[in-house]
Amino acid sequence: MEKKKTSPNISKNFMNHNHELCVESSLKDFKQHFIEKELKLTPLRLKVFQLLLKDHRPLGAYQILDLLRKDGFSSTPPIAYRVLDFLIEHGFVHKIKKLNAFVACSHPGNSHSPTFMICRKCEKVAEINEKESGLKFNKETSSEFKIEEAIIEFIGICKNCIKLEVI
Amino acid sequence: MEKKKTSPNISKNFMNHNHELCVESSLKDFKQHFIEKELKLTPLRLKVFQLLLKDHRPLGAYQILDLLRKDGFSSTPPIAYRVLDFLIEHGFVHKIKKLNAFVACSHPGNSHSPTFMICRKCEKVAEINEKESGLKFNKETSSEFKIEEAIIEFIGICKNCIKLEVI
DNA sequence: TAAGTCAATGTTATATTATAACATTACTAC
DNA sequence: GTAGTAATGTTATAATATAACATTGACTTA
Ligand SMILES: [Zn+2]
Ligand SMILES: [Zn+2]
Ligand SMILES: [Zn+2]
Ligand SMILES: [Zn+2]
Repeated sequence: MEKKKTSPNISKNFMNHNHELCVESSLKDFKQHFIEKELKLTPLRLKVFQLLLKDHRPLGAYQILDLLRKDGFSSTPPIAYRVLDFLIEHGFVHKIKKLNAFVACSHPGNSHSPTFMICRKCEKVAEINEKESGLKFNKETSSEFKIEEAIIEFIGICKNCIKLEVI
Repeated sequence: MEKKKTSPNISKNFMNHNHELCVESSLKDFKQHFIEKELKLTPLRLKVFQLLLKDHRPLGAYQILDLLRKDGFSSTPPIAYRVLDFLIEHGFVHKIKKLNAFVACSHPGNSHSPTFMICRKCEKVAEINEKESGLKFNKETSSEFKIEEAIIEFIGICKNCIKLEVI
């Protein structure tokens, strides 16, 4: 049986989609990158990543701690922040500055400067890569300033929530 | 005596420039907008804005409070946050999410989604408008998501700090 | 296997950033 | 002058994040 290779869709996270498949695929990538990079996949790291995969909504550090507590993990602030730092450093998680919250990366394993779309209504987030976003800034600017990191977050309303508003 | 009208320069804030003129001009604009919009220019609002004009470096709320204290103003947190909220709401100040800090707006009076360049070495910040930044994102993306607000911050190293590093 | 080492996690305490809720002041309008 | 209102003052606390040190457990190596 051949797997369907769907083209990347900016709106996927906001719309109905096969989220089980979505999680499964992310998790597989996640584990694969740990193997390739010879990182240690501990229960805590796996658990935090799984929490972040739940529904494309970012989680705050203290929300994560609450969920860890329920699952019998230790749950003092450094636990969450350390694991998040690790996952961010290795490109598995991003922080959404607008929300002081964290999301699982959609293109894990590669360090990159992602662009986020944040729906203020359903609170879901989609990460889009440079090609999809079509974001460009002019050459002159680059010569004036050597960019090392970019924070790009668009806040607005998603296709699905627009549709619901119209009804 | 005729005033020189310099064209907007992305790097100005990072380089040597006539900062006295820079402050004077910003302050004049600031006051003018209060008159035009019939806002109340209180000593506190003026003071906070002046603090933010000092040297193109963002200030945290608690730094502002320390400076207010030194000048005999009340200095409990809500004082700073309320004035900052007011100044942000009316487009005189922006918050830099990367730094949890605040800067005076370079194009005050108009609500807009600015782009920031943040030098990690000298810690100065420059705001550039949409025309200067050359930032564009493709139409397809826009139809997928209705953008209402954009957070765009580039972190890197400025022209002046690059120069100093090379020496 | 015993001792050493190191990364990961656990724990306590505290720093930093931000807001809620209510009190007072001072200007305006009637 | 009294009432209404915007601004500021005050107290308390919420929310987010880090510092510093202790313990564990896996792996090394002698
Ligand atoms: Zn999904
Ligand atoms: Zn939505
Ligand atoms: Zn200047
Ligand atoms: Zn610099």
